[in-house]
Amino acid sequence: MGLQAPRGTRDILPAERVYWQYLETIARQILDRAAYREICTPIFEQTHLFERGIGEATDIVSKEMYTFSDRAQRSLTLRPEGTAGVVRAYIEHGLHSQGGVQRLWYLGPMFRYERPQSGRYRQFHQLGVEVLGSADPRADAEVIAVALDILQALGLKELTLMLNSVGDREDRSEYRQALVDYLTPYKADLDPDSQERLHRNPLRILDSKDPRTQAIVKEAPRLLDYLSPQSRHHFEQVQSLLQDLGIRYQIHPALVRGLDYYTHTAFEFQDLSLGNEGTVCGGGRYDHLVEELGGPATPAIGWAMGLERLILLLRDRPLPPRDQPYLYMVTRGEAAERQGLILAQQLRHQGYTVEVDLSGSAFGKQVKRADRVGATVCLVIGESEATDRTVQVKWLASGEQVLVPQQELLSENWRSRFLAAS
RNA sequence: GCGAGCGUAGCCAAGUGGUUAAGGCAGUGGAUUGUGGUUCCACCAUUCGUGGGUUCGAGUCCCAUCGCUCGCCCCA
Repeated sequence: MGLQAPRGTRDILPAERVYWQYLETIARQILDRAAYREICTPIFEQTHLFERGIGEATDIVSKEMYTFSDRAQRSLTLRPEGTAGVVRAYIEHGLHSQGGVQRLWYLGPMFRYERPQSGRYRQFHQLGVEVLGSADPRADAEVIAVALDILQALGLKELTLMLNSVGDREDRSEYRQALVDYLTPYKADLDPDSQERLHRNPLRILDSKDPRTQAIVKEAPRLLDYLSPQSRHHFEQVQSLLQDLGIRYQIHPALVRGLDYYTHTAFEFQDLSLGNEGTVCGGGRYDHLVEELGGPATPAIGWAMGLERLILLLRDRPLPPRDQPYLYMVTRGEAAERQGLILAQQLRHQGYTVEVDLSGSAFGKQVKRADRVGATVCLVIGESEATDRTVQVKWLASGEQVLVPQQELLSENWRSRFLAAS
């Protein structure tokens, strides 16, 4: 084999791309209705942005980034997630000065150097939203509701919403100390990864799947017990609003997300049918990130969805059928070929999809191809049609065929006739 | 980064040391030079991911390397 796509990357071929287009169409519609506006930020940023934003101790920053130097020796990094870039743009362009709340969404490739697995790639795609400028629990409920709308519109059924509060910075540092104090005597019994994390990033130990660690963690102090009255109130408000919206959730006290910037609300949507890589959307509140990156103090919340995983679930299902006629132009002979090309162009200007057969092969072969590409109607121009400027309209489903003047096809009443059975 | 399994055509594959690498799908051409989804015929891998080694002989054994899959880790 010669050249191949780099490890962890892949081509999305036309047959799969239609599912991506479907997903994007649905998501766009829902986001638009909720008044979110699209933003695009660069695929690479200064390395520093991610180090500061995501946290140097996180796995993402410490071992999964695609970092390189450009020709002027600037350290750049392919973005491993979307939030840092959006926040940077928010600050850089003074979006806060537009007043009010900014509701933004983005869609694009992200890059993490990880071991590829099903539903997990080194170049993968995320759809995400960020709501900047509101500390109101209604913002938390809203972003969760929008995520759920998208997932449900895509037809996901076995969804579970996991909810937690990681408190504010003060709550967390107090809890962190309590957790370290509790775990230190057991250090030797923890799995190696967790021992490593004990001082670097102890909250993540709660997530460990190692059975012995789990047993120890089970008796550990709970983060929810360390929430300040304000944090607790916010969390209760969010829950109450979710109930108002009829959104079911499970409190998951060990849910600690892998990025340092989260505060208060943390959540994940999981789809049980995906097994291990079942998290299909994850997010939370990050009330200090804007300030930490040099902007004005701005509370914010957001989430991201892993699109490869959604596509995995979508591909089992049939897509809605094409609602526009697909016309296939079959010609034979020079005059007919010329007329076919012109008529095809005119029909495209009317809004139809028209494919012109360029093979010059026998009518039979061309009609066969029309059938194979799923055309609804075959337009046939041969020598005799070319002479009197007519065209044979052949419905592929029924096989019926009528002879009409070429220009007649441009009239509006043909629009529905193309789609009719005959 | 760790553990395990696997790479034969566009796809699914048989082959497990003996001369010319089954078969199916898809594709191309023809039967049928003015009409498709059926049928029939022909063509379609100088080579088994790549490189090296063992052997009289390697798709088959060994080593390396690249890639894929599953689990851990991590995350969306």
